[in-house]
Parts: sequence; structure tokens; C-alpha cells
Amino acid sequence: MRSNTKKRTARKNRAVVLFGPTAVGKTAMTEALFSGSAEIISADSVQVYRGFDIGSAKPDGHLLRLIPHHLIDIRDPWEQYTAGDFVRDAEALIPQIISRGRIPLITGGTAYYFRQLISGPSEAPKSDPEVRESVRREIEEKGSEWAYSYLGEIDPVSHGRIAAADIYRISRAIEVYRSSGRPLSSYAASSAPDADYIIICLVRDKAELSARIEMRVGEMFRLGLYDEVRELFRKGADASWPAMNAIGYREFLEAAETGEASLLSIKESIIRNTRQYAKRQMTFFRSFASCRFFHPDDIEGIRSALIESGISPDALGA
RNA sequence: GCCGCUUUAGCUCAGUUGGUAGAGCAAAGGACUGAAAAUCCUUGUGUCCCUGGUUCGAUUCCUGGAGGCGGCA
Repeated sequence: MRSNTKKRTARKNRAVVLFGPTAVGKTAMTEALFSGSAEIISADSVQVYRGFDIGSAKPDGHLLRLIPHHLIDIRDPWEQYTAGDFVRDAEALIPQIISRGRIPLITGGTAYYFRQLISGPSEAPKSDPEVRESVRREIEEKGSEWAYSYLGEIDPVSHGRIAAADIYRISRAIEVYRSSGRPLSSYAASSAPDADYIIICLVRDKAELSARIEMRVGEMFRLGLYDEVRELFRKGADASWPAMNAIGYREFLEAAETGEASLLSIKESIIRNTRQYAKRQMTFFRSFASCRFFHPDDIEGIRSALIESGISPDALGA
């Protein structure tokens, strides 16, 4: 149970948040700086799912031996895992990791998870897949214009905040009203964060990142992404599986629906979508206050910044 | 070689009955209240292939040329 009582800053646990867009080089940097001294809490909405390995670029056995990882492979693909679940899980893990004498290192690419964690999670109720599905059907039947004007009746504040075409948020706002009887905007957008977070953001020159993305996607195909996806389809994967909407998977789903795309065009589309995603990740993170930016090769710069903040990777571990 | 179609934004193409032009995609920037690798918002000056002619005015009509596609030889 979350406590909203203000704890004194000095008594809060401290954790390191390490964010970087896809393919920026988080893994190499992490291995170099944190081997033996940290445990990683993965902030990645796709890596939580079993079976989504290559396309989500899960850490390999080598890295897992050097640094323990949490929140990877903790759900079956048809189950739901949300930002709220992540905050709850991460907040439970931080004191455990500290008690083992290690640094809690929260790292991944799901910027929204970081925001919910750092600024304190929204108090709005958890998403209910059943209500969501019934809202989806209703909108499909009555149209999105109806949905938007209905939102205006039940929650004028959200109506004002959400764009008329943003069907994702409109559905969510209606869903909250249906399941809780209260408008979404009546809930607090954030609450008190549970720990102190030292925020490091990795950045790279745009052309450099773009080239790395292309290489990484090529590597995924070489490692057997196509076989991985076929295995998922064999197990019944469809659009209702949350991670099937992820880049590297949904392109195959779309190709299966149209029946026209070649493997090459799927690959090109994955590369393009990944670049666009990296751009969105950066936009999200630029909006964070108190975030320090480093090039992934600047290990010493990151080390000094951590020491300055009272955390020393050297003082711990082997 | 002849005939037809075609050449407009990075790409695919609309369009202007003659008054210098606009969609989708891409790109750039931004948002983000428990699905977020999701979802959405904003941003369009480009020798309208070149040349000459007609015209107050040509990307638009006409002549000639060049590239592309198709057909006939």
C-alpha cells in the first residue's frame, strides 16, 4: 500500500535511473560501469513478456551473469502488464537490492514507466481489459465522433485535454468512467515518489544512432527474429497480445493481414518505425527535469556524476 | 524508327477551364493521468524536365528537345 506521507529526503532510498533511446549503447555502458556493483530493474514494456526475446533485444546470458536483472520474462504474452505494475514492482525491489549492498539501477527504454516512477504514479484506477474491450466495441459501433462528444459529457476536463482523434486516450477516459464511476480528470496525475532518483540519460548524434538502429535490426534478423515470430504465431499470437503491438512484431502481424509484404520490406519498415520510436523517446526524456545527458562512451563522466550524487560503483562489488 | 502515355515536394501522385500549387508517406518539432515499442498534435517555396512561341501573364495551350513507361515494327 502506497503511503502518501512525506518522508524526509534524507531517509529515502536512492536509485540510479539510466535511460537511453533504442540502440544508443546502454548495454555496453552498463556492463563497463556496473558489473558486480548493481542489480538492474528493467523498465521495458516488451521484455516483461516471455517469448519476445530477439525483437525486444533482451540481455544475453553473458550480461545476466555479470549483473542480475529483474522484471524480465515475468508475464505470459497474453497477460497485461502496466506502468502501474511496473512502479509497484520497482518500488518493492529497490529496498531489497539496497539491502544486498548493491545499487538499484533502473534501465530500459519505456519512458512512460520512468515518468510514472520518478514523478510518482497516477492515482487513476488500473486498466480493466474487459471494460476496455466493451468500450472498444461501443466506439466501433457508434463512431469516434460519438466517443469524443460523450467524453465531453462525462468528463469535460479530459475532453479539453485530449485531441478529438486520439482514440487511445478517449477510450481510456471512458473506460475509467465506466469502471469507477468517476471522471479520469478527478484523479491526481501524480503522487509522491517513493525514492530519490539520480537520472542519467544517454544520447548520441542522430546520424550515428540511425546507423546503429539499422545495424541492430539487421542483427535481429540474423539471430532469427523471423523464427521467433513464427513460433509466437504458432502459439496463437494476435493483436490482442500486448507485445504484438511492439515494433519488430507488429510489422509481421500487418504483413500477415495484407499478405503482401516481403521480408525485406518488413525489415525496412521495422528500421523506420524504430527510428521514429527513438525520436519519441528522446522527446519524452527532454521533458524530464533534473536529467543529465552523457555519451555512452563517456564512462568516466558518468562515474563522476554518480560519485557527486553520493553513489560510487567502484566502492561496491568485485 | 513510328505511335500512345508520362515528367509537379526526399518518395508515390493529385491539380490549376492560363493568374506561380496540394494530399498521403518520409522528415523535423511537440504532447503524454495504470494498454505507452501505444496514441495523438503542429510544420509544405517546390527552377511544376528543358527550350522557343502565343499571351498583360505559361507549371497549365502550341513548337522543338531530353528522360521514363507501354505498344507496333
